[in-house]
Amino acid sequence: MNTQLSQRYDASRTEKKWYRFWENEGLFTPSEKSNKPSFSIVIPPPNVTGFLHMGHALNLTLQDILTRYKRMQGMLTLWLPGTDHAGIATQNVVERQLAAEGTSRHELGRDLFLQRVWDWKDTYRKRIVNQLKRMGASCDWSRERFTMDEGLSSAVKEVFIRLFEEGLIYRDTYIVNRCPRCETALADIEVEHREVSSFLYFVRYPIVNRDNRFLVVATTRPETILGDVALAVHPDDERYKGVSKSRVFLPLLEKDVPVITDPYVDMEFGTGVLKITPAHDMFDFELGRKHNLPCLQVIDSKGYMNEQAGDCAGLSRDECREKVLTLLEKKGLLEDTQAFTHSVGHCYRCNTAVEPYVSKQWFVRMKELAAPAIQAVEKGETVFIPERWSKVYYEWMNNIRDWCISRQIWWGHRIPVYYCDACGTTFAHRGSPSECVDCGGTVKQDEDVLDTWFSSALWPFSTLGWPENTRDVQVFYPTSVLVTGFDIIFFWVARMIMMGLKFMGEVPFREIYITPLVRDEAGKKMSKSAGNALDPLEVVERYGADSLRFSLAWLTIQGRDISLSMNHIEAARNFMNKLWNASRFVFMNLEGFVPFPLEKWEESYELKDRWILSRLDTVIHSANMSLAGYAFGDYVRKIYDFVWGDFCDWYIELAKADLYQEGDREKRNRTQNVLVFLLDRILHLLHPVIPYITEEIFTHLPTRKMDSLMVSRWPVERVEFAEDEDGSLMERVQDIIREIRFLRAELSVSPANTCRVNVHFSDSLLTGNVEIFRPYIEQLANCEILVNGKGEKSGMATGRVPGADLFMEVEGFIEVEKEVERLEKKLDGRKKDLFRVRSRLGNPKFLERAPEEVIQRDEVRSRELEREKERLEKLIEGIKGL
RNA sequence: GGGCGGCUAGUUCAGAGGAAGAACGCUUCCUUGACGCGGAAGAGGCCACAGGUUCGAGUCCUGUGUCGCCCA
Repeated sequence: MNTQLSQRYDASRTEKKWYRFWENEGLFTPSEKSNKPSFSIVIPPPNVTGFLHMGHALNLTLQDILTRYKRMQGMLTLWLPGTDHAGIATQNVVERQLAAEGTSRHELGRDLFLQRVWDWKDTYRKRIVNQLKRMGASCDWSRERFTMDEGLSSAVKEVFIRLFEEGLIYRDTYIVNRCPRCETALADIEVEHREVSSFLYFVRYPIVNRDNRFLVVATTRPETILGDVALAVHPDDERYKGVSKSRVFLPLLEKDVPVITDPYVDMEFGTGVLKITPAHDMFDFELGRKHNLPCLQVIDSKGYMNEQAGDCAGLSRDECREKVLTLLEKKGLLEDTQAFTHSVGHCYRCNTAVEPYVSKQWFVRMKELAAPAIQAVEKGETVFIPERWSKVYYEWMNNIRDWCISRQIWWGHRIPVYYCDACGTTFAHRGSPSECVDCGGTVKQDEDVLDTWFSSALWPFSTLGWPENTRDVQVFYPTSVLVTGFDIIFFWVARMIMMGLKFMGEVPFREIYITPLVRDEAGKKMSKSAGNALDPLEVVERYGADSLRFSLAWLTIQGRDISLSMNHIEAARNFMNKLWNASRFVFMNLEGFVPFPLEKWEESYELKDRWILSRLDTVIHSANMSLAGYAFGDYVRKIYDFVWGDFCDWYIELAKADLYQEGDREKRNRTQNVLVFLLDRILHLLHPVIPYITEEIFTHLPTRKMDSLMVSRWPVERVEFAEDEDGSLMERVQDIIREIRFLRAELSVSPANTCRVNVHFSDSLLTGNVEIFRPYIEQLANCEILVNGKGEKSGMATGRVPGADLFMEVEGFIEVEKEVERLEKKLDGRKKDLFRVRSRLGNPKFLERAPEEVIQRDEVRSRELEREKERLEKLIEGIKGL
């Protein structure tokens, strides 16, 4: 075995090699026979429309950390991957492709078009899978699913038919949001409201039989005047008491409509008079139904004015608006125009302004499904993390409206409902019937397809093989946790909970971890159109997947969005370099290494060994705590600090003395064993977040027992290394070393020179252990220590840390002014601290009510500060006297 | 209009009742045999504002401001 590492870590070569290895060895697939406790995650299936973005990268990283962590803990672990057909979005991209070729889906026809979409899907599915693999995702590819594959399609049919038969799915003529560009109905939540600056037009409606009297209506959509069927005022509105029973002429049309009263009219808005266009406004539609008003459509399904619009027929919505305004102006019926900002619905897939549209659609009755789903979260059967997202969930669930699930597109699950030409029967069917179940007449299947989210809602069980009662369903449902973004709590999370409860009788996941949103360094949401998106794959190419994963996990803090910049990725890359080189150091110094179980050496451990092993124990503990609470940033930070700070900066530096000295072979081998052990533990702890580099270094470990780090066991805390007084002793020693280094730097002692330092200890912990730590100080501060040597004398540089006074002999002279300035600044700080502590201790209420230990700590500190203050004052006097 | 979240070092962010922290950037020094993608030392903060609770408040409460998101 090659125990040496190359000088520099080559991420791209290593990463490809290891992914192939894991996959070929089948390590991602949970063992069939095991009866260990299970841990399962289903991936939020990426759309097959395109590429993975940074949000996906974050999501994947976090899921993979959890999956790898649980796998190392010995659980039967499944991360199930797959992709989503994304009906409207995918149909759009393929249609765009066709348009570029000068053709269209209508020219191709339904079957040929669908073939094109399937081709697209194959290409992009592969691309996405490869991207997932580059990121290091340890998904079980043998279970990969697609929302329109055979199994999932049969799950969709099964669910549709059961709900249909229970009357929870119904068909109705209703006003829905329609995207005129995508030419399909949308669900309410698929409409994004955005502020648009526009105008409020004040239009005069002549009152019938009252010459030159008008009712004035303020509207943002004058083109819909053509579809008005009434005006409405509030019954209590004094201004309009006299006209509430009269009729008005529609401006521009030879047609009169009634004025009605309704308490829902907002008296404050505009003039307090509302025009009612039931066919083209959600609110008006409800009002129209309530008052039995006709529903007159003037805009067609593509956003153009229809024959009902008279002279305006054939115009687009915008053209019609212009024309209407011109005519109104000409007739003196446009009283005023005011600038006005209001919110307009846009299609979440193509950003076109949606058009409310009356049509026959399929709906799911939601109240009944929502009730148990609300309860499940209330009872804690499934838990949102961070908890506050449950409020968002409740808010929506408590005000839920029926879900429009039919889409007038071709790409998706075709609605399994058939209509008989002969007898008019409508029936749902699992197969593909050619004749009517009642009369045997010819049948036609519904032309529409289902909302994509209908199939996504079944994802946690359809992917496991439902409606078959498979072993996977038994073992892995409910899944352990769902990792997703807050933007799809309504679209996806809530619906999965409802469907899971309805069809499985249990929530689909125990916990829901809501990830932050990835923003750029300026805090802007990353998006392709804004041009601020970092392409994860590009980052992977340049820095390696480990660096990207590490920086994303590093930044993941609960309850806040994260800003990712190249700085973070570089910092992560630097850490990889550090880890690589620390490992290299260990491997370079294993000459004569005899592996021993650590216990064997216990009695010969010295301070630094016990200290680092106890630090390790703390880190293992905190890694477990952090991961249990989805505190990914904490998990990464704590280990980072341990590796870079404790392990590299202190332990390795101290270990050098043992390794480089030829004399004591026993001591050297002990230190080698500690180093190897620590490195091994570090690799384990880091593997979930940076799987590639840790796996690569792991192969070089002389003590490794497994072929792959990925499947070796997660470290266990060892109580025998729990922190004791070694910890505080080591901290004191570090303080002394830092202070001497500081004095050296201040006084410009060349690093090449050894200096002499008198130390007076005033702490039993220190005085009792001088001979143990004296070499540490001499080595790391490059000095020679005289314990309780001749006291202070003028001209010596002095320092003080808790428990020790330091006097450094300086050759040559001290720059008096600089030194005085330094000391006075320090004195100032001490005086301030002292004042604060003293005033606290002088407060009788503090002494009465504060806990004993706080008071004691303050008393000790007060004495320390007092002595320090006096010392500094004396010192300054002395130097000034020089 | 209702709700949620942020406001801490130049920048990006941790910290959630008892001496203000990290990373990056900045200053000074270092070709010390793992690493300059490095090492050592350092400068830099009325923790948005105003009240309150408390012996004690970045931390808890109530307002205000401001930025961002969600819903209507």
